[in-house]
Amino acid sequence: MKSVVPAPHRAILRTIAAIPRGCVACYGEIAARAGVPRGARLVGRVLREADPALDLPWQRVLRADGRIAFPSGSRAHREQCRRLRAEGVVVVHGRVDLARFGWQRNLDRELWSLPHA
DNA sequence: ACATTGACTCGCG
DNA sequence: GCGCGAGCCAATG
Repeated sequence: MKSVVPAPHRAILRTIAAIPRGCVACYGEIAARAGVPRGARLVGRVLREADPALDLPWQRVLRADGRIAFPSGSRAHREQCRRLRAEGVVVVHGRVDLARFGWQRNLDRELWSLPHA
């Protein structure tokens, strides 16, 4: 029987699992790398429904501006901060400097703004 | 088939 | 910095 899990979903899980320790990646970046252009929201959905037993490095996934996706003050926000710092990532006011800790830093821009001026 | 909802992103004010 | 609107796409009701 064929897998009940769609291919893009699996590709996204693999990509997240591949983010190096001490690095972070934004949702759109992960989607692009997984072969799902404009799939940022899908990445969020996949993470939310992912089986905790997979031990995904979910803390390494941030918004495009380097901020943690969860509302500051929330339980999840604090937990993500804690996990990131535990692996050496500097978090200031719920934010990470992508220029320093970003995984793919630039690929993003090429894929999202096509008209390209 | 239509409307709403999100761990999203971008541009503008 | 913050809020809004628009575009985006799969899941849900």
